Amino acid sequence: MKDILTQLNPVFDHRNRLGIMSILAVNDWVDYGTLKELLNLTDGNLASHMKPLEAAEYVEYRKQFVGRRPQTTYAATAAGKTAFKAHLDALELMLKFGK
Amino acid sequence: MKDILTQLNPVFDHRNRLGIMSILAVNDWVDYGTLKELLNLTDGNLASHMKPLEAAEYVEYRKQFVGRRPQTTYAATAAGKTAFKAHLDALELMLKFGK
DNA sequence: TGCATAACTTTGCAGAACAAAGTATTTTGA
DNA sequence: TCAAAATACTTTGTTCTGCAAAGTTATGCA
Repeated sequence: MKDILTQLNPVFDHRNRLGIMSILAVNDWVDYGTLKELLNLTDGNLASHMKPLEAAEYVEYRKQFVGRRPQTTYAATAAGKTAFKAHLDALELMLKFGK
Repeated sequence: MKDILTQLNPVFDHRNRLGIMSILAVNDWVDYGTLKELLNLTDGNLASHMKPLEAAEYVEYRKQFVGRRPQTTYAATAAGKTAFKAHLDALELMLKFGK
């Protein structure tokens, strides 16, 4: 059990970050507003959750203009997808502990 | 997605509490020392995680003597098992979001 | 001219998690 | 017999998080 716990990735160890990664695991280039809406987060709150994910290079962003308004979109990197999968595997292992 | 998020139970929303419930979901009457050891927690830390679980009546305890030493053992209540399962179902739903 | 929108950053606070130390009782070992 | 250990906590104090709310910059629209 101890060794499973160490395999849980602290960066993903939060409901909102799990949510972000769940979305980005299957949808490339999701925009800021959509993420905010889906997860019911305030502007600042979403930014503060994206920061550690970006810092770990688990997500990347693209800034573009739609019409003439700026738009930021996010996608999970390959490393992000791998790390997320590893986290979920550890989670699953832990939840099945003892069975 | 929003409605899934609200189904996540805040009481379980922590790696150590997930660990505790994973153990108690399949093992009745696990003693304090074993939980502490398995989860790599300090005395005080385990106590502080058990408290909200007890308060929610998700776990119950039994105090007895083994030899002549006191021993506290814990088990998940029926309500605890149900709530935990609901939490895991919501988690799974969230992680599969978009697929 | 002024309000709106997008995407943040900054600020400040309240609550959580943690380690470490303290407590009570009993037991074991030198 | 006297000190140290074990069980199961509680208390204390600090650090870390997460959050809302407000501020910021750069357009866009009416």
